[in-house]
Amino acid sequence: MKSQNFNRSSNNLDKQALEIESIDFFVRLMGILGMPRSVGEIYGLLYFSEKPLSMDKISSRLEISIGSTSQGLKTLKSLKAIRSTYVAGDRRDHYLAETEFRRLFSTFINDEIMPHLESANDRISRMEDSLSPSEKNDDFYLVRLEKLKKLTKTGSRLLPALAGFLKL
Amino acid sequence: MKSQNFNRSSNNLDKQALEIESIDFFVRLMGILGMPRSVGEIYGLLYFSEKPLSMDKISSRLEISIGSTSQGLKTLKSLKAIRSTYVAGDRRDHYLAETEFRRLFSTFINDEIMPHLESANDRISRMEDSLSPSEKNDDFYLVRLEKLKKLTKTGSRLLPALAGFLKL
DNA sequence: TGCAGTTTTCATTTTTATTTGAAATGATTG
DNA sequence: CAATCATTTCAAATAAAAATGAAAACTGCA
Repeated sequence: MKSQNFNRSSNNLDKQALEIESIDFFVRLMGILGMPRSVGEIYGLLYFSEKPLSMDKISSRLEISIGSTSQGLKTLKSLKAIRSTYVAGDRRDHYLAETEFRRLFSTFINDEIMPHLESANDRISRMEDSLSPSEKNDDFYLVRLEKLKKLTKTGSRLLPALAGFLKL
Repeated sequence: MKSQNFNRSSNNLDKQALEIESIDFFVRLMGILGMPRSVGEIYGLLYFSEKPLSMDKISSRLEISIGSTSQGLKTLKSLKAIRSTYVAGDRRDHYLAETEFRRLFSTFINDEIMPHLESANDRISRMEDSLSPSEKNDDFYLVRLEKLKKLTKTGSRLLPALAGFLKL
């Protein structure tokens, strides 16, 4: 099932090697971002695919269930890492990799990190509220609270700016 | 076992509230970095502790096993997020939070992220090797490979610099 | 409208990660 | 140098995350 068409062109094996390295690459990259393996596999496959691929092509090429595939495509769509495209004469959706990593990271930061930073600020406020009068004059607590505030403030400035550096 | 000494000072409850918020804060922060809950709990507890704490104090305060505690302390030591300190008349090690987040992030980036970037370069080289002669002239592949290279290059410049911005 | 093809959803299963607990190892001191 | 206390290690248990598979929900065309 896997390596039919040996003779159609001279470089199917090479293409397969490229695909494997690409999948490997993106499985790890997505892994760093805390994404499940299937998400990296799908993106890695699409990244070097000239033609848009349908869900069941992806699913069968990667040998993962259509459930995982659907779920993974949904995640990638929400990250704006892929887009679907119309293919004439085919009712199915077809997907293409979006190759602007800037957008991917920026969406990731906005959706996955920033909400944490915002709730972190609430938590810091509650910490301040819970200080007793004596602690409010105690440098130990004040300095530590100050550091937490600086951390979240720097984070919420730096992280959104980060994707901007990826002029890819 | 948990809230003895109600009368020793007027603010034990406040202190406990602070501790809980701190643990909560760092469990989430460490979670973003892919660290297990216990690591966040330990750091969160130490962060607002004026006195250095022994392993079994930490373990009993957090109600986690000494195995987890030992493992978590090891992780935090390797991140340089805590340090151990000598306490007179006590045979046990005692731990203090290191409050320079810069160091923590910088160690994290160097130990957890940079190795991935390095192996990513090998993977990209293998991709180039696997291109057939016709693909070597195909913009589709060249452009995508170029983007991967820029991504890893930008990453390996930007990430180490990142911690430097945390002038905390 | 009904039907075949397609996709989504979600309870269940499988896999992976974390915690536990206890034995082994290591350290201090009497 | 033995005895006790402290810490590490690691196999087994538990918990958490991801994948599966099948039913439900769409979708467009005949």
